[in-house]
Amino acid sequence: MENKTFYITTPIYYPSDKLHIGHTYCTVATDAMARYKRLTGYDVMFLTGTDEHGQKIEDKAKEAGVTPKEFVDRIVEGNRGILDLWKLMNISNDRFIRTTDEYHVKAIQRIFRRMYDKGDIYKGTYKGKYCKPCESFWTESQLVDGKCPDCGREVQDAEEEAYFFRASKYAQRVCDLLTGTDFLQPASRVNEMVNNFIQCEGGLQDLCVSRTSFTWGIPVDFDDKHVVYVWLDALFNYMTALGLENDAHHDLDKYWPADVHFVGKEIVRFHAIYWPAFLMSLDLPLPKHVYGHGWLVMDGGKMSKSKGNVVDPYILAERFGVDALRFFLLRTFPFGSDGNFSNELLINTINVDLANDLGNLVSRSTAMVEKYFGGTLPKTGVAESVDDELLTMAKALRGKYEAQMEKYQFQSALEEIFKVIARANKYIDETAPWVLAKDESRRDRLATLLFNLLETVRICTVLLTPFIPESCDKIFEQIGATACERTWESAEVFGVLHDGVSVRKGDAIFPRIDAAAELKELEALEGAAKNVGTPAVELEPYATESVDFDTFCKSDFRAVKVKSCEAVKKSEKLLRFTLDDGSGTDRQILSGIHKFYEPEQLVGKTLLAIINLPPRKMMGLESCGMLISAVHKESGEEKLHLVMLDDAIPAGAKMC
RNA sequence: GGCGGCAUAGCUCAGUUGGCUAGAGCAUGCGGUUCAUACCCGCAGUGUCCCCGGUUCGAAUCCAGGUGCCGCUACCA
Repeated sequence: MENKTFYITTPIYYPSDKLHIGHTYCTVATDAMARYKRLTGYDVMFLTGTDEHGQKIEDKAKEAGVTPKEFVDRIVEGNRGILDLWKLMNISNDRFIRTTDEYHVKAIQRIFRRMYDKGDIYKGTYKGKYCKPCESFWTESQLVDGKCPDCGREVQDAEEEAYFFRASKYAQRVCDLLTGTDFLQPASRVNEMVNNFIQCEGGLQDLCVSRTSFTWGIPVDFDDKHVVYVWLDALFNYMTALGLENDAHHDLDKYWPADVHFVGKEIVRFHAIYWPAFLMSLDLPLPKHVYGHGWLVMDGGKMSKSKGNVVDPYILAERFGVDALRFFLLRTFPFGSDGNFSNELLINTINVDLANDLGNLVSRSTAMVEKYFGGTLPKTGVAESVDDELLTMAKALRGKYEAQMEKYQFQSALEEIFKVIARANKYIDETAPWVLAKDESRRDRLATLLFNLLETVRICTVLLTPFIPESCDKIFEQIGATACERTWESAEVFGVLHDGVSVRKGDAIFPRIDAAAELKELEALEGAAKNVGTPAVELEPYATESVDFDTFCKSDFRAVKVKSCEAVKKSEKLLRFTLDDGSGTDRQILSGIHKFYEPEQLVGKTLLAIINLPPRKMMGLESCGMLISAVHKESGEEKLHLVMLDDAIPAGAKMC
């Protein structure tokens, strides 16, 4: 009989930078699930990979002075790159896809063409409508009575063409999928998607699926000015990796549809709306589930480079051990919602659960078998009522664990295991084997209770295998479990360990960590890594194209004095300036710099502005020109300074 | 601004469709034990369940409003 199959994926990560603990979290969770399914007898396909196209990578490569491919190669395949990280973390993926892989590129081109031939991708115009006098693009929804919202004049189709995916056609089916099935989990994410994107004003908009503004992408093979939008490119990885529209792989029939895509909550939108819609367009089966997991946050905020709170998984894994890190991530946080990461919590969890409870249980159990029986334990079977509770719990454990694992509740599954481990520690106290050991007539009873301990450890270890595989092998070694005593089937039976099992107490599997000392060192290490990772001062790339003198001269730069300045209501970033430009009439300019300046501090300042840009409306207010600022990055954080002129310069003085 | 989510002990989190005196682990204090990795076992506390109304015999849970935090989205020429 053919095995049941299970296909699970991580998102394909965007290699514009090194991966952090958040990516590791998702991949470790997927790995645990994949290993669990293998343990229970499934034929598993576990896919991960990288999403390598797009503007950001093109820009980053340019900054670094290398080609985009060279840039991503270094991050993916380079020293301590993504492949190295997954190897270090003991990730058991069966396949790794890069969207720059030749077979994927070709497949995407064919898929794009199929959707085009079907009429679900059509050629349109990017921002919809163009108002010539205002030189502005508008989308349909921005138009007022079909006319330019600025000047009320007729608009025409924009010149910039693009391909669109007819998402609107599938809106109802996607909506039914989200609201009528358990496709998207946890269910709390359903409302967010439906209200935000489907039942919103204007309904689900068609999605622009090509770009002409950059070139680092998969070319549309029948219109090579265009590259395929990264999300269309990226989402299909889940199927091209199995052989959709290519000959590199041949597993589509076997594994598709996917059982679950694990994704971060920030990309739920693409997986829950556009991905099903794309598949509907091609009449392909939909994945069974999309699970949007939470984030690891630090002090309530998302991890980001600019906040300087990115945690490097390399440092943690090398310091505390891969399994300790894997365990911590899945034991501490509920998978569906955000979790608060801290080094203290990490060390504490390792010490308490792994060192004190599990590690020490293995250690004391094997030590007693060595001490009292020379390492070889006879199977005697002198039961007492004090054994009952432990045995009952150990027998029931697999069922409870399975129920949680099937819901992806890793935290709860581990909780169940550790309840049994705690019970075993208590059992030692209750039975006091060191007292029995002094009484030669109780030798058989002593053997039985030690056997019970080894059995309990064995069952727990089988179930821990998906989480901490290497450590479990060591524990099996120490308690003398043979191959058939490490199986899923053996985990629901108490008493399978063979007669005369020989234990071998080895080194501590999870050494205790000196928290105070370790925290100090970690802080120093992470500080150092941060400084290496991001240069103190980062500048915008220098222009390679030259501008001709005449064009430059058309720009009218003037000194302007700030008469008043206020925050624009309902806007986070905009400041509204009333400026004296020397003309006698006030000039209004809006600038998105509230993050950097409070309005009060700018009144009376002499600034630099370009005043002959076409006026533009923002948040309903007109902006006539632009204030000039100096921008750079400092330790990864964006900095902005308005150019301030000497107050002796009169308003309206021309810069040339 | 629009949409959504979250708020429970000092910390990390459980609390099914309303139902005992609101829980667990960690941390803290006290006691026990010596097989073990200064570990393990027992006992002891502590709560404005964010605030304010409402529905109900009964609300941490349901409803309306508010506050705070977070995300998506728009805007940031």
